[in-house]
Amino acid sequence: MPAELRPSQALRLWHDVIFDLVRSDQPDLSARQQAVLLTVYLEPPPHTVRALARKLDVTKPAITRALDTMGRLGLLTRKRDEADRRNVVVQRTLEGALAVERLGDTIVARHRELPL
Amino acid sequence: MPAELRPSQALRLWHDVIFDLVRSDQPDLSARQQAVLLTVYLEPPPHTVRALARKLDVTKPAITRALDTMGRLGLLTRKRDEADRRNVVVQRTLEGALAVERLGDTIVARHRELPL
DNA sequence: GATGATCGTTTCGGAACCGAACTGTTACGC
DNA sequence: GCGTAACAGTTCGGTTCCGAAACGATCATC
Repeated sequence: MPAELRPSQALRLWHDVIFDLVRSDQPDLSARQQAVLLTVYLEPPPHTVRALARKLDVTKPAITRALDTMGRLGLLTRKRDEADRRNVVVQRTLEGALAVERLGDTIVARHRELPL
Repeated sequence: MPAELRPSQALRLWHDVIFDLVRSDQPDLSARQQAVLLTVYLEPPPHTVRALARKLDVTKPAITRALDTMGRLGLLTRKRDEADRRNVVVQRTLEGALAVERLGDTIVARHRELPL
């Protein structure tokens, strides 16, 4: 636990990071898409469509669409599970990893700039 | 500046908060809508459509639509500026203030739970 | 090998959103 | 007064997203 954070500081941090996301020319992802992306990159694999849908409490087509969009953006890829060919496992990509890394850096930077 | 935050912790925090937002039954706002809402509630007034558009580097219709949606949700209201009747000033609402406050609490809570 | 369950995807009508261009209103310089 | 600039909102065609339902493919069971 890295020291306390006051609500006003928390909101300021959120605002500043969202602000950077909106202003950046990177395609802006919806909350759901961000949730999927970060889950894939932070939680241990494997990640299937069904598991993601249940975890985020959204419908399966919503996950499929999110994967479509982010796949088009090169942020992740899909691959048939050869062990059980009904499953599709979501895989990370270099580009996706870089995007996530950039987000992390943005948060850290904005956090560092928070006023007392 | 409330103590350093490592990139892995920053991403975990972002993931956890986004996760809560997606799972909550509250209407999920896009990044732009969040940016508008937080700007209105954190930055000193007055907030006009044009100023918000320029600040976030998006088009005016995008701001108008965001205000339509969030107005429908009761998160903020519009009012003609009587001094200069061309302007519309965005005003805060009780419900919006509560929503922002909830977000702040969520961030603080998730931050408190961060692993070392 | 037929049956039923479990995958991810597709389809469907409806809703929200996008930027460019335009409209109507108001303020200001001349 | 008159013309111009600035403002918010609206219109337009096209894109994206939504959940419910249906779909085909695959596995497990008997």
